[in-house]
Amino acid sequence: MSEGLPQSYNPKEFEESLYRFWTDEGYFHSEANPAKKPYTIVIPPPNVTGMLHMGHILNNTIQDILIRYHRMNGYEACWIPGTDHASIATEAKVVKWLAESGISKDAIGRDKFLEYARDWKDKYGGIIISQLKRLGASCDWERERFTMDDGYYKSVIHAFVDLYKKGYIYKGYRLVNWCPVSKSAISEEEVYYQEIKGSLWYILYPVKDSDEKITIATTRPETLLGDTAVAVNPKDKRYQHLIGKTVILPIVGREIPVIGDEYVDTDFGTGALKVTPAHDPNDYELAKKHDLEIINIMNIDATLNERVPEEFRDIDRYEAREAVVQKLMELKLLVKTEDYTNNVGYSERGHVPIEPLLSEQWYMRMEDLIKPAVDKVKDGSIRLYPERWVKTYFHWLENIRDWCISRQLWWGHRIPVYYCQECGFYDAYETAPKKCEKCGSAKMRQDDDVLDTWASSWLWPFAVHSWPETDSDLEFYYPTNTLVTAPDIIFFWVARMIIAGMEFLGKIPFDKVYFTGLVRDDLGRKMSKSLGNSPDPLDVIAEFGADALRYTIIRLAPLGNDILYSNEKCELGRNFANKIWNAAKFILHNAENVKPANMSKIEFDDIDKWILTRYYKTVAKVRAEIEGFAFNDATSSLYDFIWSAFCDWYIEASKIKIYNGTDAEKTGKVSVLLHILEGALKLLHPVMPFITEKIYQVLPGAEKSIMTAEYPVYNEKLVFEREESDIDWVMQVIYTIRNIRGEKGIPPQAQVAVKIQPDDPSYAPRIDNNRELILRLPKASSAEIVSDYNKADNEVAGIGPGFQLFISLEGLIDVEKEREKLTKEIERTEGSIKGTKAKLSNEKFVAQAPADIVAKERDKLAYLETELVKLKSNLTALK
RNA sequence: GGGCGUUUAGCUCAGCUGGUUCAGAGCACCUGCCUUACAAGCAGGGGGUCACAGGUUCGAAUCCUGUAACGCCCA
Repeated sequence: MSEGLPQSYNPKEFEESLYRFWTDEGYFHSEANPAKKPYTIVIPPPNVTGMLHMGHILNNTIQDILIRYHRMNGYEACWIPGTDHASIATEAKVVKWLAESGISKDAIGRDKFLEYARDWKDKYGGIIISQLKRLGASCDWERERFTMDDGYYKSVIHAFVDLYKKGYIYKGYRLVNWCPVSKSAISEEEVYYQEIKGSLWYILYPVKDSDEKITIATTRPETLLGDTAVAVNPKDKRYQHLIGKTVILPIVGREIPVIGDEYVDTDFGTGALKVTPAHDPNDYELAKKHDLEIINIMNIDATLNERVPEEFRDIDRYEAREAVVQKLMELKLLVKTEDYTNNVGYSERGHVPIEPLLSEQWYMRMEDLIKPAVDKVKDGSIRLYPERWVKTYFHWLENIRDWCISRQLWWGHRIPVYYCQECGFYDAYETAPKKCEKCGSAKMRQDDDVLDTWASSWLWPFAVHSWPETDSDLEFYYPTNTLVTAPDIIFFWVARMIIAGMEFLGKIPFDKVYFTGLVRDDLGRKMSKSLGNSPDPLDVIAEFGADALRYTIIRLAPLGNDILYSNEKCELGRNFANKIWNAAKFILHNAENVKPANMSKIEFDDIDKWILTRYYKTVAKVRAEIEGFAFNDATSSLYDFIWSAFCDWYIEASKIKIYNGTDAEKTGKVSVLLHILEGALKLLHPVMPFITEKIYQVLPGAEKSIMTAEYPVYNEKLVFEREESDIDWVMQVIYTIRNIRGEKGIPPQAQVAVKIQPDDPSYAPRIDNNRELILRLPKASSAEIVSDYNKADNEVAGIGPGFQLFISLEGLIDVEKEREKLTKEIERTEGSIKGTKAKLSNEKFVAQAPADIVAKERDKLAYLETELVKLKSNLTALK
C-alpha cells in the first residue's frame, strides 16, 4: 500500500501528471444536465497577451475552490474559461513585433495587419491559459472562448446593432483621452497618473484698450495657442472689473473674452485661468457653459496643426512648449517660472502623457441602460462581497457619463456601421449590406474604428454561449452564480455586465460578486514590472508546488483586504503539505495488512470520540466558511484541525494501541485514522487539489478520483460532546506535566511519577479511562489519583483548570526559584480575585448584567479562590 | 476637497452579535530533543497599555465621536 507514496513530498513528481489525469478523464467538462443544479462561474478573461501574475493566482484559486467545492457537493459545476482580445495592448505588441522585421502597420494595410495579428495570437497568445493549468484550475477547457472567436464576434456585433437601432448609440464630437502613440482614444482605465516635476509659467495677457495686463499661470504654455478665453472667479476682487472685457492672446493676437465662473480656484497661481477648451477637460466644460469657441490645435500625433501660427506648425507639443516660452520671453510677456509638481495622466499603452483631444467618436447613451443595474443591487438580487463596494458601485452609476466605445485601432470588433459613399446615408448592419438602402449605390464603406474591448467583454457571461441564439446551454448556465474579480474593474466590467445582462436577457448575470484584494509585496508596494517586485508564479510553483502557493495565498487573503506577499511565505503551505504527506505515509504504513472497519462497527475509546467530534465540527465550520467566502478562515480551520488536533494529538495517541494493542484495538485505530484522513483530504481538496488527490488514490477503498467524491457532511451521530470535553481536560493534564518537565529540565527519557488531584471527585474516570494517554504522551511512570494531598518535599506541583498535580523530582528542584515563581503567581491570582470581587460587590453589575454573566463571574471567583488555596499550600510545602 | 479601508507580539495577521484565562495563531527568537510519519519536524518558553484622546456601559481590542499615520477610490 505505502509503495503508492514516495518517501518524501515532492510535488513536481505528480502535480502535472495528475492534471493530465483529470483532463483525460473529462472531470472538468460539464454538460447541461437538468437533473442537477448548475453552478457556473465565468472566468474574468485575462488578456490574450497576458502572463500569469499573483493577482491571477489569488483570483483563480478562489474560483477553483468554489467550483471544486460545488462539484463535490453534487452540482453540475462549470467554470468557463477564455481570453480577451485586448485591442490596444495586443495591437501594440503586434506592431512592435512587426517592427522587428521592418514591417510597418500602415504600409501593409488593415487586412494584412490582421492576418499577422492572428498569427501572433496563435503563436504567442494565450500563454496564460497553460499557466492556469499549471495552477490546477479545473476549467471546462472544451468551452474555452476568445472574445474574437467567430461566434463571439457575432454576439458583439449583434449587441451593437441592437443598441444602435434602439437609439442608444450615437456619434459625437468631443474631448477624449488621446494616446498620441497608439493614435487612438483610450479609456480612463488605461490612463495612469504620475507626479511630474514641471514648471508653472506666469504669462501676461494684455487687456484690450487698456494698459492693464492679466497674469495667468499655466503648466502647459503651448496650449495658449488654442486659448479662447480667460476665466476668473467673480468673487475675486482683483479681477471682478475685468469680466466682460477682452484680452489679446499673446503671440496669436486673437481677441478673447474674460469670463467669470465660480469654478476658478482663486488660490491657484494668480487666480486667473487660461481657457483652452480643445485640450483640457475642465476648460471644455467651461466652454460649453459659456458658449466659447473651441479651437483644436493638435494633430493626432500631438504635433501642432494648421490652426496655430506658422512657426509652430508640425512640431511636437513639447518642442512647441519650448518655442512658445522662448517667444513669450522675446515679447517680454513671461513674468516668471516656478518649479511645480503636478499629476500627469500617461497612456498605459504608449507611456507618454495623454492628450485631451477633440475628435469624433461613437458613444453609448447610458442614462436609461443603468436603471435596472441600480435596482438589482439595491434590492439585494446581486450582492457584493465585501459589501462596502456597493457605495462605489452606486456612486459610479449615479455619475455615469456616456460611454466612448470607439477606438482608432484595427485589432478588435470593427464597428458595423456602413456609409454610402454616394449619398452619405449610413446605418448599422449585422451583415455587410451590398448596396445603399437609400440610393442603391454599391459603394458602401464600413466604419474604420473598432469597439472598446469592454464593449465586447461586457457580454461575456452569455456570449460565451451561442447568444443571441437561445440554446440549452444558455438556458442552463445563465445566470451564472458567482463572479470573482478585482475591485478596480467594478465599473469597466462588473457594472457593465449587469447592464448588458439586464438589457439583452432581462436577467442578472450573477448573484454574488466577490472582490479580491490586491496582492502587494511584503513592503506593501503594488507589484509592478518596473519595481521588479512581482514574482513569477511559475517559479514559485516550481519551488514550492502549486498546492503550497494556492494554500498560502488564500491563507493570507482575508475577504477583500490587500495581501502582503513574498515567496518565503509559501513555506507555510509547503510545510503544511509536507505534514499531511508524512501523516498519510504513517497511516498507510500501519494500514497494511489491516482490514479497515466501518465506523459503526468500532468500539470507540474517548480519544476516538474526541477526534471524530473535532472532525465533524470542522466539517461544519469549513462548509460555512467556504459558503460565506471566508476562504482564509477555512484554510486556518483545516490547518488547525489537521496539524494540531489530528497529527499532534490523535496520531500520537493512536500509536499506543497500534504498537501495543490487541488486533481489534489496532483495527479500530487504523479505521478511525483512515476515516479522518480521507475526510480531511476531501475537505482540503478544493484548496490543495494535487496532494489530496495523490494521497486519496492510494487509500484503501478509494474511488477513482477525489475530485468527484462527495464533500464531507456533518454527522451528528459521530459527535460526542462529553468525551470531547473529557479529553480536553486530559490534554490539560498532559500539557501541565510536559510544562513542568520543560521548566525543570527533566531529561527527555526520564519517566516521572505523577499524582493527580481532581478538583471534583467525579473527574476521576477521566483519568481512569485515559490513563494510557496520561502515561505515554508525557512519559509518566504512574498517574495516581489523590485527594487532600500534601505535597512532599521532593515534589513539584502544577495547577490546571480542574486539577492539581504533583511530580516527584528526586532532588531536582531549585527550591529558591520555585518559591519566587509561586509568590508571583499568588500575587497575580490575588489581583484577579480583588478585581472580580470588586465587580461582584458592585450593586449595579449584579442588578443589571444578565444573570448568566453574573453567575460566570461568581464561578470565576470560586475558581480563583481554589487556585489561591492550592498555590499557597504549595508554597508552604516548600518550606 | 469628498468617500472608503487599515492601525492588535519584532513581522504577517485572527479576534464575527461588547461578558468563560480574551489578549490568540504562524513566522522570527530562546531552551531541550535526529523519540522507528515528518528537523519542511517534536516538546516547552519569553514577548503586546490592542494607534491616540474622549464618550456610552456594571463591563470596551470589540460600540460611538474626534485626532493622527498609512493606503485606495473619486473630484
